[in-house]
Amino acid sequence: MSPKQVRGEQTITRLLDAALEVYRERGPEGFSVQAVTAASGVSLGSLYHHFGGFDDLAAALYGRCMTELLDAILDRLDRARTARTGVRAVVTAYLEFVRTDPAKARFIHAWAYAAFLPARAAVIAEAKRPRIERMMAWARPHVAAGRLVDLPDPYLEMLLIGPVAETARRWLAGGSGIDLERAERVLPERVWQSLRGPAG
Amino acid sequence: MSPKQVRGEQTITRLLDAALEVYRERGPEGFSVQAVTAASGVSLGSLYHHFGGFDDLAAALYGRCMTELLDAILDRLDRARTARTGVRAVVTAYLEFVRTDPAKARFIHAWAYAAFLPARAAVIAEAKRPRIERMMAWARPHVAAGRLVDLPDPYLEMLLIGPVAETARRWLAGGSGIDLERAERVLPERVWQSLRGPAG
DNA sequence: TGTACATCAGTGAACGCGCGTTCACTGATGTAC
DNA sequence: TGTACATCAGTGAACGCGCGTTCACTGATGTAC
Repeated sequence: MSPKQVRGEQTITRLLDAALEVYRERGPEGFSVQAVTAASGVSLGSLYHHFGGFDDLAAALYGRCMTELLDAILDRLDRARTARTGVRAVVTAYLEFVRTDPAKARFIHAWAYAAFLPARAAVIAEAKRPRIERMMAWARPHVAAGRLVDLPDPYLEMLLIGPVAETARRWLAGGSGIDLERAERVLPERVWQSLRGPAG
Repeated sequence: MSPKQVRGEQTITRLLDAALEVYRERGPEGFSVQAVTAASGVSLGSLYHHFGGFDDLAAALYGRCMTELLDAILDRLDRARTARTGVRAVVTAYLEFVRTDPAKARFIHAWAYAAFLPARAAVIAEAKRPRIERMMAWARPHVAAGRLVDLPDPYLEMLLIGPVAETARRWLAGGSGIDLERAERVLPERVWQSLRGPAG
C-alpha cells in the first residue's frame, strides 16, 4: 500500500486494474484473490506483500473509483458559474460517469456496503472527505446569498446525490425501465428545484 | 417456500425471524446457514426442505422486509389528502421505518445488491411492483392536475425515494453526521419542492 | 568504480477454515375406504 | 371408527469446494564506503 520502489507502484496499479477487470467481467461472485492474481499475472505472495489482505485491495479499488467519480463531478462543478448550472452539472456528471464506466459505478455502489465495519468506513470517508468538502465549499457562497437552500452539509449532499445515486443503482441492477440519457435530461432541473433557495 | 401444512408455515416464519435476528446481531459477516439454524432451532435439513438454498431464504427475508417498508409508506400515503402532504408522508414514513427498525432497513439496502443476478432481480421486482404501482396510482391524478410534475414513473420514484434512501444508507453505515430526526424535519419539504408541478 | 550488505519485491505450493449443500433417514399429518 | 398408505416435515452427520491467507524462499534494487 506504500511501496518504496517504482516497481512496487506498478504492481499495485496492475493489481487494481486487473481487479476492476475481474469485477467487470465476472461480477461480485467471481471477485476473488485467485481471480485477481490470475488476471494480473502478479503472484499471490506479491499481492500480500503490498496489501494486508484482499479486503484492503478492494478498499483501495473503491477509493480509486470513488476519487475518479468525485473528480469528474468537481471538474464540471468548477466550470459552473451559477448555482443552478452547478447543481445541474453535478447531477449530469454523476450520470455520465455511470453511463461511461458502469463497472466502476457498480463497484462503488456494491462496495459501500462492505463498508459496514467502522474500521473500513474511516478509510473510505478519508478518501472522500476533501472532495466532498470542495463541493460544499462551492455551495457555501450560494447558500449565503440565498440562491441555495440553507441546510446542514449532509442533507444538502443527500438531496444533491440521492436521486442520481438511486437512479444509478436501479439502472445498474438492470431492467426497471430506467434510461440514463433520459435521466440526464429530466433529473437535473428537478434536483435544482429541491435545492434552490429563496433568492434562487 | 410453499408449505402444505401449518407446521411448515410456522417453521418458515421461525427461520425468517431468526435470520433477521442473526443479521441484526452479527451483521452481514455472521449471516450464514449455520447461524440461522442455530438461532432458530430448526434443523439444516428442514431449512433445505422449505428453501431451495440459503439465497432463497435471504430473498424471502428481503421480500418480507421490503413489503413491510412499502406497506408502512402506503399506510401513510392513504391518509394524505393533498399532493404535498402525500409526498411528505412518503419521506417521513421511510425515515421513520429506518429509525424504528434499522436491521430491516439495513438488510434491504445490503441485499438489493445480491440482487445483481437477473433471476433474483425478477423475484424482488415481483414483490415490489404492486405496491410501487399503488404509489404511482396515487400520484397520477395529482400529475394530471398539474400538482405534481409530469415525469415517467421511474424518475418520479427516484426523486421521491432517492434522497431518503441515500440518507438511510449513510446513517446505517454509521457516522457521517446524519441525524434521522433532523432529516425528518428537513427533507420532506425539499423533496416536495423537487416534485411539485406548475399548479402545485 | 567495485564490493558487501540491507531492504524491498516477487514467487507459488500448501493449508485450514467455514461455508452452503446433500442424503438416508425418522416422525407427523393427512387421506381413503 | 379403525387401519393402511402416501405425503409432508424435520433431523443431523458428513462432505467437498473455494476461499483468503501463510511461509520459506529467490531475485531485484538501493546504499555505504
